[in-house]
Amino acid sequence: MRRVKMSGGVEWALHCCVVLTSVRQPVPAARLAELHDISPTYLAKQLQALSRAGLIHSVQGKSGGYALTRPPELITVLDVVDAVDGPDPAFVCTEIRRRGPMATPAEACTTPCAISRAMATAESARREALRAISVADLAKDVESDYGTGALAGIGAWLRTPSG
Amino acid sequence: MRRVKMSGGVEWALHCCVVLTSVRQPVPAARLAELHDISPTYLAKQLQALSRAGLIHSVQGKSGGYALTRPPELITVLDVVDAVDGPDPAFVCTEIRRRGPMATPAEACTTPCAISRAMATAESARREALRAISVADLAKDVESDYGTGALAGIGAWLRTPSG
DNA sequence: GCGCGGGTACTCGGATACTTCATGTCCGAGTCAAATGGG
DNA sequence: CCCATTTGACTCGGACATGAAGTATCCGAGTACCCGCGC
Repeated sequence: MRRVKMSGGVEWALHCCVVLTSVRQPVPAARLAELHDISPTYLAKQLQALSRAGLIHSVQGKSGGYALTRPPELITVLDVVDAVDGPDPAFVCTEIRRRGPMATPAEACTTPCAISRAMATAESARREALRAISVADLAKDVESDYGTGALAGIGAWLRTPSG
Repeated sequence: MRRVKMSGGVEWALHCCVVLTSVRQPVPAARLAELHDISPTYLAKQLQALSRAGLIHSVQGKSGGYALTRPPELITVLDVVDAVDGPDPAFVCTEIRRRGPMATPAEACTTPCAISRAMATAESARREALRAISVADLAKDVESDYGTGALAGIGAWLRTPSG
């Protein structure tokens, strides 16, 4: 009834957003898939989700592909997660308090039940943590981890025709 | 590959824990299911999970059932969620950075990748929020919402034989 | 009246089908770039 | 030499199979209660 696992596509989408930081020109989905050695068609699905959410924009034609629509500082991890997994919260209240022989009357159900509020609080904390991190932050961390220029190298590889 | 939805059984399990606050004697799973008007057999599955986790203990025989093993102040919402949905985090890193033509060398992968860290931070925030709320807090909120004695009424109903 | 034994009915527990959703794949519509031919 | 046209190939986009996991269910093992019997 409610979601329990997080889509694996989120990881792919985030990695793609980070590497797209290093290029301005569009990159085909197939090339991104080759870079990560993952299923091209399935990655395409995730990129389409990002496109629908307005995080990346697609250009068709011979030298088309995907590119970020905004500077990476303005794209939060939460944006990506919501785009891929959907914005609906993992926990949805079934209002079982209004069922059964001891059901609480409808007039008393003006506010969400305590359990729903607890889960909402936790979900909110998670979302806030995700919102606090931008794709630019991730890129910065990557450079910090693997040395300055690591992303530039990836970008250069992305620009070269797939051969 | 990773979890995306949260098990619906979590809501049931939490409601059961809250109502079990109002009784000391064991309550059969079937009675709890009747109270909430939910599938008895499936609820039994969730209660078994709680039992395995040590949150509730089962007593068999004619007037058996389930009861809390500790005072509700010592049972956190996180305990229940972990028991039902499993303790594994929603996001698990696939280490795709170590794959493909631009794979980062294994020696550079001493720490989790930036994306994995970001998700871990968010997951940690969520877990912390869930850990901060105890079943006793939920019970208190319920009394505050529906009036003092609401839980006592449920407890009385639970004690009466199912007829 | 008291203690004991057997029967009974109720409980949980794990093993078993079914449905939904995430995963993975495919082919068609649209578009841009380049090549080509003419002016 | 420059430009319009045609061709071509490459791109995305949504619709279609597959598999795993959550959902829901059933039947068997175990145990406490209750009744009856004997002392």
